[in-house]
Amino acid sequence: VGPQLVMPPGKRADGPSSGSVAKGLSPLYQDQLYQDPIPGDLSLALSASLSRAQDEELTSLSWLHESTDLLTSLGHSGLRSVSPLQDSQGYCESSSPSPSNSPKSSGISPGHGRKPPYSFSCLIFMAIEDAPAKRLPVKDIYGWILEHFPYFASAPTGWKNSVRHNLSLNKCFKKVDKDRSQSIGKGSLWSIDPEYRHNLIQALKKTPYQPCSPQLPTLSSPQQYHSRPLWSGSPLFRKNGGVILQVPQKVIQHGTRLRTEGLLPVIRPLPISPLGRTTGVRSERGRVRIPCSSLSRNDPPEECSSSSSSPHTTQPVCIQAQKIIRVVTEVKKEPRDFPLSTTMVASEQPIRRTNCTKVRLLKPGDTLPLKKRRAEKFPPSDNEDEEMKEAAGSLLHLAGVRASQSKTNQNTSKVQREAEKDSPD
DNA sequence: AAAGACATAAACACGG
DNA sequence: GCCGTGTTTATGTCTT
Repeated sequence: VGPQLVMPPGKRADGPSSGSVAKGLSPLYQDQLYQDPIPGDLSLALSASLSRAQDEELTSLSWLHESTDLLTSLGHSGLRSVSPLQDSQGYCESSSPSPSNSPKSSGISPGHGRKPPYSFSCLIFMAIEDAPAKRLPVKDIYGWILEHFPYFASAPTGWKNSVRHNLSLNKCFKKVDKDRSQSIGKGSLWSIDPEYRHNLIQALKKTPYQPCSPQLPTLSSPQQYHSRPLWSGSPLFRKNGGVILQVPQKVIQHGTRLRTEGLLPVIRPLPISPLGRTTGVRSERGRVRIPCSSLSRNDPPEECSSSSSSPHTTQPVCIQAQKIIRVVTEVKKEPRDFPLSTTMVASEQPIRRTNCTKVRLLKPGDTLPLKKRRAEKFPPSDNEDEEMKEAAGSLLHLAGVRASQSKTNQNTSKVQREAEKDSPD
C-alpha cells in the first residue's frame, strides 16, 4: 500500500514521461488566448506584478498570490461571472447538485452546500503553517479549519476523520515527538515534512483561486482595489491589511500601450501546460472542476455569463487570467513543474491504493508500520536541492518569515527522525 | 479505459 | 468505559 502523496496536477505517480506535462497549450487555450484578447489593464497589471516580483525578488508563491489578487481586482466583471458557483467568502457551491447514488456520499455534503476549494492536505498545510511553531496537535488543526472555514462547523464530523486520515496517510505530514513537559493532552504534534513541503506548495498554488467578492470595485476606481487573498490567514493578507496591490492608472495606460505594441509576452502561448487538474472550482464532493472553460464547451452559456454587463465576453477573461498566471508563473520560476527528487519519490510508487486494495501485494517489510516502510522505501537524499530551498523560502515568505531568519531542521531527514524515535537511548 | 488523486466511511488499537 | 487520536482498509467519484 503506497502512501498518499500530494501530487501536482498533470503528474502521474508512474513518472513524468506518462504525464501530461510539457505538451503545450491545448488547442482550446490557444484559441482563447488568440481570439479573446485580454483587456489591456488586465494584462498590464499582470505584467506589472511580474516586474515587481522580479525587482523585489519575490518568491514564486507570493508573486502568484499577489498576481491572482490583482487579476481579481482588475478583472472584476469577468471574475464575477464565476459567482454562481461561489459565495462572497470564496467558498464553492456544488456545481452538480444531483446527489450521489453512493451510500457513502453522506459525508461532507451537508445542506449548507458550500465547501472550501482546498483539499484536506492543503487545509492541514495551511493550518500548520499558520501556527507560530509550525506544528499543531490535531485538535488545533480542527480548530484552525473551523475558524477559517465555517463550512465545517455545520458539516458532519466525518471531516475530522478525513483530517486524521490525511495526517496519517499523507507523507507530507509527520508527527513531532511531543515534549513531555507539554501538556497538550492526547495525541502528537503534527508538522510539515520539509521533504514534501514543495508538494504542498504545488498543490496550494494550483488550487483554484476563488475571488468573487460581490462588492468588487470597478475599474474606474483603482484605488479601491481590494480582494480576498488566497486564504484569509495568510500573513501576506494580514501584512497588507487585505489590500494586496495597487497599480496606478498611469502604469495601466502604459501597459496597455505596451500590450498593443506586442511588447508584453503574457498573451503569447507557451510550450507548457498551464493548467492542472485543480483548475476551477470544487464540485459537491470536493472535486475540482474547471468552471467556465468546460462550461463554455459543454454547458449552457448562462451558467457562466451571470449578470455581467461587460461588453467583453467576461467569462473567458477570468479563465484567461488563471491560465496566464500559471503560464507566467511556471515560466518564471519553474522550468520543471516538479522537482526531480520529488518526482522520483512519486514515480517509485508502483503500487497505489487503487490497485492494491483488493489484492494486496505483501512484500517482505510490509509487516512493519506504514511509516517505517515508507522510510525504508523512500530514503531521503542527503543534500537538499535548490528547489527544496526555493520551496522552503516560498513558504517562509508566505508565513511572513525571512528565510535567513529561520533555520528549519531540514537537515534532519525523516529516516533519522524515525531512527531516533525508535531508539530512545 | 486505465490510472491516479482525493474524499469518505468504518474498524480497530491505544492511551488518557 | 468513554473519548480522542492514530492507523489501516475499503470504496466511490472525478480527472487526466
